Amino acid sequence: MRSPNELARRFRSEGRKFTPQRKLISRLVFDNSAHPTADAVFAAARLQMPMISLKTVYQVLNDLAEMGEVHALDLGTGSIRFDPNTTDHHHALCATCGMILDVAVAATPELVAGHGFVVHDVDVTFRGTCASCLTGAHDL
Amino acid sequence: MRSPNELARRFRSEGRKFTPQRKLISRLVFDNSAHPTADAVFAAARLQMPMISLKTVYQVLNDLAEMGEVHALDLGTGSIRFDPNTTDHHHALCATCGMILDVAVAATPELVAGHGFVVHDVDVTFRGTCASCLTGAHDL
DNA sequence: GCGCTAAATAACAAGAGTTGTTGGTTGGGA
DNA sequence: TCCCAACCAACAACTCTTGTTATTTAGCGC
Repeated sequence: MRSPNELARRFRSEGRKFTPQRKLISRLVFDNSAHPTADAVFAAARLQMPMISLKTVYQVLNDLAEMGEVHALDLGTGSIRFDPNTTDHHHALCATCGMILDVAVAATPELVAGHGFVVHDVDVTFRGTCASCLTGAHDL
Repeated sequence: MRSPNELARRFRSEGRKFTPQRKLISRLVFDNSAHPTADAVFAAARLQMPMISLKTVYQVLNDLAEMGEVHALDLGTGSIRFDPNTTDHHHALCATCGMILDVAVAATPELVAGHGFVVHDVDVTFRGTCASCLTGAHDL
């Protein structure tokens, strides 16, 4: 989902408006593979649209995430990063400089090492729904 | 590392003091396998020590994490959870109720399903040091 | 036991990141 | 073109966590 027209249609098909702010922010995040924070997007957006507010940036990024156009990542760095790569993949986070590397789903620490990255830890989180919530046991 | 004496020695061996607050908080977190937040530990601690401050709870939990006695988990729920299980394992997080399940390192979505847990997503994060930081390329 | 000193504590304030509120503005279907 | 819901900027507020500081205290040497 990339071209301005496609994007405009995508927004409108969900009853959302395609404003200049949305166009700018979308372009900035789609063209940035460094997994920027909301604040980084804000800084970039400001250069071209000085009056834009941080709230608007958050709003648009959350809308894009809701629409499935970007992924919101919380890697424990203190702020959420936004990833235009919505294909299934994992991440390698440098504890020193904060750089984030996209890695294939089948990656192992050994494969990640192929990028010159030394892995100290691997965090795996399964997200879903537990047995109690599935059966409605909480309501009993 | 469980008995009060062992714990006291552990603290003292690092030049830390073993205060009543530290004893209480340690006991509360070691006896709680539900991965409590700092606030949850605070609430429990208050019942037995009404004047204890939230800052102290954070301080002690961070100290315990530094000593390797507990693990600090950030699963993107908005607050850090503390895990007395320091063996190598992963986690399953229920998106509905927030419950956290410990799962074996070799677990796959199929194995997690054995607990009645329906997995929607698997997040994998490799933590370590990138090539640039290893070679000091940033300093060039 | 006793006193000393560094560590820990409680109270308070503040910091970062994110979201709520509001009143005026605007995109875009009719 | 008109109109209304969606949007925007400005501002305040919220949550989680950490910094500051004056006071207290654990635990060492004696």
